[in-house]
Amino acid sequence: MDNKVRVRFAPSPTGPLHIGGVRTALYNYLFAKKHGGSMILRIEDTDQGRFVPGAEEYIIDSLTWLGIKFDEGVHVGGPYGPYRQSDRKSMYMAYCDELVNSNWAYFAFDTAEDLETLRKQYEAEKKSFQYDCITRNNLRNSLTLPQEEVQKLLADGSPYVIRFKMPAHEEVHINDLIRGHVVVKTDTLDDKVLFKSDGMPTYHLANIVDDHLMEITHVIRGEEWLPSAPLHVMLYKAFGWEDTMPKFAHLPLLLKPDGNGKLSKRDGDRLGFPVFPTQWTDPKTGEVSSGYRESGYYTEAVINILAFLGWNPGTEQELFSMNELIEAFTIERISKSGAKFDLEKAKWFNQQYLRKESNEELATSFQEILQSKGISAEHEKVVHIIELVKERVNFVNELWEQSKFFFEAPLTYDEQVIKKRWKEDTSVHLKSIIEIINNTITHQHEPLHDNVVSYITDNSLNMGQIMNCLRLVIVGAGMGPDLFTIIELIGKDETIKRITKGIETIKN
RNA sequence: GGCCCGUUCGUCUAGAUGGCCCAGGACGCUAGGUUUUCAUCCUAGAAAUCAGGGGUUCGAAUCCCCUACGGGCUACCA
Repeated sequence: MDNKVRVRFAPSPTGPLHIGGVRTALYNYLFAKKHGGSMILRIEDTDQGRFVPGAEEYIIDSLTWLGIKFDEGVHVGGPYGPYRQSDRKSMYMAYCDELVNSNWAYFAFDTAEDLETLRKQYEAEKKSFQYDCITRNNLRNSLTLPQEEVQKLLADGSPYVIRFKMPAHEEVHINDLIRGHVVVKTDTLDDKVLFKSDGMPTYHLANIVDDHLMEITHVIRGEEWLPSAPLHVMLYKAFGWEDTMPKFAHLPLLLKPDGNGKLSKRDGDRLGFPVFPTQWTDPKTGEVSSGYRESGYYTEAVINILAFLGWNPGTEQELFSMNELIEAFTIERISKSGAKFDLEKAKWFNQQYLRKESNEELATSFQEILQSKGISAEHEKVVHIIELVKERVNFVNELWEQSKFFFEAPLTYDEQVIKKRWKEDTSVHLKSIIEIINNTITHQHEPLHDNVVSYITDNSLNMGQIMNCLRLVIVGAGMGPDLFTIIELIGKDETIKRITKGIETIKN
């Protein structure tokens, strides 16, 4: 590449971005930064019918949250603006005219209904209709109609579209950075609409014009665009822009983990994991779809997870910061086949990043959760609790479940533990332990530990049985960190209260 | 149907120019150890006849062909 690398992420504001789109943005970003190039955000809103209010803001906000930054774009401006296709509307017609004048495109007056009935007819004969180099000769367009009639129709303001005149008997060669050499015969391609009757260009036209004008050097996009890549290459040829045509890289798709097919926005929360980076509320239905941010994922984890869905560094390193990804990223190492999202692995990634957090940082995050529950706890104590339960969670919002017994007495007792360990004499021994606690200092856990253990061994009791029952009445379940540390933290009075209540509640 | 892309453990994948691969790692799973418990942690293990079939070759996951299967596209949507 002689010139500076310039890539673009070009979503349509038809709803929230899903993680497949986020990954496309990420790969573009990594590639741009790796080469010291520019990352551009262009909004492709040429379909007025599918426009969803708030979607553009959502896209910007969620990518900002993830740390994917743009050098140019709708929200930051730049020398190649405007960056929203609806704002560039006036410039496309001239390019389309150029194509018509050079005989690369033509006016077509067939109505949508005409074509629809035609499709049905073909279907009835088990054939499929295509507006192409064969059929265009029998349809209502500037290639078949007399000149005067075309002029008249245009002058009358009859609705029309402009179609690309796909040449016959040619081969289009695409050198995809990921897939290698792909050849397609133009005879199999159809005459795509470039300009719609509503005065807007279609994706194909706007995309090529904008990429050219914005001097895009690499088009990195999803594999769903591969079938239209030949058209795009032909458009560059038609415009005479072959010399500066960007290089293409078509990314493998992100697949649904269950069954088949590519992951879509419609998959929502059906699959048990968010498909959107941040929470999204549908402006029409009010339906809320969960996001990674709200589910408690760290941005670093989401980036790391997404980076590894379709790419890997070829080493055994799995944890990568954004900067390390930029350093290691190469298009050559992107895989060709689709990837399924793995929830378990995603959790593991999050856990890895959670463990990198300091107890202080985690305590601060946890304080928010505590406050929302109306619990105020001194910071030092929370830091200590974090230290004790940090290794047991994958997400900050799992902290409460693992530590609630530090803040409130159990309301229920695990049936399994009762069944397995609670014996007839348990209450008697727990009462003795209350006495021991009463007579021991509890602001340190060692003395109490020693005294209770002595009691158990002196009476030839079963260690597991007594300890588990003691844990049961204090914690409510057979889980948690060292029991004596818990007692030390909740204090003598609270401990005795819980044991007493436990004995009464469980009995036999 | 047509066109195009793909196919290594359940999942993500390693595997430049064919031999070091009877295929490696990670997640998950199983077992054992540690622990008063659960989790963590440690150790071990199961798990892909490299989609199948033909070639080429002394030798193929790696090259070629065919088949199957999966996927994408096939709109005046992107």
